[in-house]
Amino acid sequence: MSEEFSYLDKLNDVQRQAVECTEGPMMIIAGAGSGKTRVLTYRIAHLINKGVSPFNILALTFTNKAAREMQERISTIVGASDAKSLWMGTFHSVFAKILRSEAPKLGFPSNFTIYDTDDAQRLVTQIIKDLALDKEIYKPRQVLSRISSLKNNLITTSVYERYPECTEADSAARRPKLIDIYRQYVERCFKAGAMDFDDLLLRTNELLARFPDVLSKYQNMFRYILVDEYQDTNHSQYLIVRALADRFQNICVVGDDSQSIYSFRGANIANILHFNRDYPSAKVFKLEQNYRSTKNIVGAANSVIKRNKEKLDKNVWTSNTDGEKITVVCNPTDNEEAYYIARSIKKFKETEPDDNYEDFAILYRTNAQSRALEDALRRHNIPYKIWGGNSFYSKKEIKDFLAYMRLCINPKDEEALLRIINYPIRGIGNTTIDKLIVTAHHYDRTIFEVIKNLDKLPQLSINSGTRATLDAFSSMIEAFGVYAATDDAFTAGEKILKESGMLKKLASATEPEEIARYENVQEMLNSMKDFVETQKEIADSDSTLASFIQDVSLMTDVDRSDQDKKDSVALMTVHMAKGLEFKTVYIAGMEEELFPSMMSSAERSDVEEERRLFYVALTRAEKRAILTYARQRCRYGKTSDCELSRFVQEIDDQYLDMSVPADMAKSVSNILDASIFGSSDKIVARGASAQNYGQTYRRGGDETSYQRKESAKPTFDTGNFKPVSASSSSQAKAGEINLNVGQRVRHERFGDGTVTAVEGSGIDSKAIIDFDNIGIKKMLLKFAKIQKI
DNA sequence: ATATCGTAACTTTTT
DNA sequence: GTTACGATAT
Repeated sequence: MSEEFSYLDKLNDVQRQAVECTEGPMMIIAGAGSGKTRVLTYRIAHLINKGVSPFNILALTFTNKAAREMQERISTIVGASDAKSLWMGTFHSVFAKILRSEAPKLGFPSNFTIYDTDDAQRLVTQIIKDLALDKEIYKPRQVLSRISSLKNNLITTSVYERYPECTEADSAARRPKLIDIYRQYVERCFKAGAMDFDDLLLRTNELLARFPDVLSKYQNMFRYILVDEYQDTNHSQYLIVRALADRFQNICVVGDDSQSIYSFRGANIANILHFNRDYPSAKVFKLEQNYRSTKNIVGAANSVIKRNKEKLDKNVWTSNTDGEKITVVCNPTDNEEAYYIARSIKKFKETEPDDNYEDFAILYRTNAQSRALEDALRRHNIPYKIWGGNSFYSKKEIKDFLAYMRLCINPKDEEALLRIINYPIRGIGNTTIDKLIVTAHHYDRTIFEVIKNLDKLPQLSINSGTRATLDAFSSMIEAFGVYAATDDAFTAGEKILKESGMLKKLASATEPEEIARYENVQEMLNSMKDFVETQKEIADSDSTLASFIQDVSLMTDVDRSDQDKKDSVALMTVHMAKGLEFKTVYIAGMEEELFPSMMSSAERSDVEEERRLFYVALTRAEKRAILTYARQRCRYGKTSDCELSRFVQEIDDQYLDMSVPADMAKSVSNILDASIFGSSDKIVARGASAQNYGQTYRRGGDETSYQRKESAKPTFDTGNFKPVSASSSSQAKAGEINLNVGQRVRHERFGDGTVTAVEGSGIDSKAIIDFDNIGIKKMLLKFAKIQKI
C-alpha cells in the first residue's frame, strides 16, 4: 500500500470497507463509540486522495462544532487547502450559503436576515395580538412550534389548505385560526426579507423543486454526499438530501438509530430505519465494536436500550476491560448532589493524578440544573466550562448590537428595527411606533420606508420634534449601511457601536452587571476582529458585515472560541454531549419527571426517545459512569420530592453498584468540607450546618428573601463571612425535633407560631407552621431552628 | 414618554 | 428562580 493511503491501516475490517466503498448509496450504522467520526473523516480524505475534487463533496453535520472538528482532522490527512474547499457544515449553514446566492429567485434579497427563535416568537406574539386572538389559547411558543413542525414537513400554507386533516388537527387542538397566524407569519417574514431556521430548509426545498436548472447545478456539484447523524434528520432535510443525491446516488449516511434524540424538532427516525426502501441497492455496514468504553458501561447501556421497540438490529460489544461498575448515588437535595459531585471529582484527582479536569463531564437533562453544579464547583475551586445554553447570543446587549447590524444590512428587518428604534432612548415611544406600524400596514410598506417618507405623510399625527428624531434615526441607519458596504465587519461594527450611542450608554455603566454588558459587547467586537482576520486567510473571502452576520446567525454559544479554559470540567446537557467522550461521566438528576422528562411520560415513543437520550449519556463514558439523584430538588422555585429514575432501574443489576450510601450526615459534612472554608479543623456537626444557613442569609436582608432562598446555598465568596462554630443552644438537634399538630413553637427569626401540619418522617420531615406575625411557612425540620414552647 | 415595580408564567432538549 | 409583560407613578 502506498504511503498516502496508510491511514487505512488504522481501521478495522468493516471500517475499512466503509471507507473504501466510495460509489453508490450506503448506510453506516455506527454504534456508540465505534469510530464513526474516524470512518467519516477517512472516507472524505480517501475520496480526495482518489482524485475527487473537494468542491464536489458535500458533508453535512449537525453542529458547527462537529463540522469544524472533522475539517481539522481531514486537513491533517489531505492538507488545509483541500479541507477548506469542502462543502462541509450544518444543514442550516450550507443551505443558508446556497440560498444567499439564489435568494432573488425566490423573491428574497440575498442579504436576507435569519430570524432566530426569539425574533420568530416576537413576531408570532405580535401577530396573535393583531388578529385579536386569545394568547392563552394561542400560546406563542406552542403556535411557533406548530408552525415549525408544519414547515419541517413541507406543509406550506397552500398545502395546509388542501388537506382538511390539517385544519381538523388544529381545530381539535382548539386553535382553528392557526392557519391565519401561519399565513401572516410567512407573509411578514417575506416582507421583512427574513427566514427563520426552518425556512432555510423549506426554502431550499422550494428552490430545488421550482428551478430544475438550479437543482441540476447542485446535483452536478455534489457528486458525493455524506450525512452525519442521519437518524436526526427531519423530513425537510431528508428531501433535500434525496433530491441532491438523485443524479449520482453517491450518498453515504451515517447514524445510529439508538441515538436519535431530536424528534422534538422534527427528526424522523424512519429516515434511517427505511433507508433501504429509498435505495434498495444500498450497502449497509454495521460498526458494532465499541472502542470507547468498558464492558460494564457497554453492557449497562445495552441493557437499557434493548427495551426500546423501534430500533435496528445491532449488537454493540467491546473487547475492553470490565472496568468499574456504574455507581448510583443518592443525595438528600439537588445542592448536596452538586457538592457530592464536586467532592468526588476532587477525590479522583487526588487518587488518580493522571486525570485532568477535562477528563470529567457532568451531564444533565435540563440547562436549569447547571446552576447548583456551577456553584459547587466554584466553591471547590474546580475549573469548569459550561457548554451550550444560548446565554451569550441571547443577552440583550448582544441582540441589540446585532439588531443594528442586521437593520443596516437589511432595512426591511422589522424585528431588528423594533428592537432598537428606541434604544438607546431617543424619544420614540410606543404611541409613535404604533402609528408607524399602522401606516406601514396601510400602505403595505415596511416601517423603515414609512420613516424615510414621513414628509410625504403630513397627515400622520406625529409632532415635528418626533419627526426630526425619526429622520435622524433613518439617516443614521443609512450611514451604517454605507459602512457595511465599504468597511470590513470589524471596522463597521466599531463605528456602529459608537455612533448608535450604544457604546456611550454602556460605557457609562456603574453597576457590575452593566459593566458586564459593556464587556460582552467588547467580546462581540473581538470576535468580529477574529472573523476579519480569519477571512483574510481564505481564498475569495468575504469579510463584510453582511457575511459576518450571516455566520453569526447560525452560531451557538459552543461555537465561540473560549480558549482560556482549557483544562476544565465540562458541564452540558445530554443533547450537547452527543458525539463527545470523557473518561469519567457524571449524570446528574437521575429522577422520574426530570430524566425522563415530565413532558415525555405520556407517549411510549417519547419515553423511548428519553431512553435513547439516556443511552447517549451513558455511552459518553470511557472508564467510569456515576449516576446521581436527589430526593428533593428545587425546581421552579419550589422544592419537591423526587423518585429514582426508571432508567437506573432498567440497568441490569450486574453492572450496578448501588452501595454508595445515601448518607445524610456524610453529605452534609461534605458541605462543610475544609476545602470550602479553608481551615481543616472546622468540620462541624449537622446542627451547625443549619446554623450556617441561617447566619449567612441574615445579611440577605428581608424576611421574604430568607424564605425564598432557604434551601439555596449560602454565598461565601462575596462577603466576609466566617463559619460560625456550633453554639450549644443552636445545636439543639434541629433534625430530631418531634412535632405534633397544634404544638406551639418558637423560631429564632420568625418568632412564635403554631404547627398546622407535619409532612414526611425522619430527617426529611416538613412542618407547616402558622407564625403569629408573618403567617404560614413550610419548613424542612432539618434546617429550621425551632424550639417547642 | 419613561421608569419602576409587581405579577404571572414558565423549563425539556437546539439549528 | 427568572424573565417578560403590564399597571402605575413620575
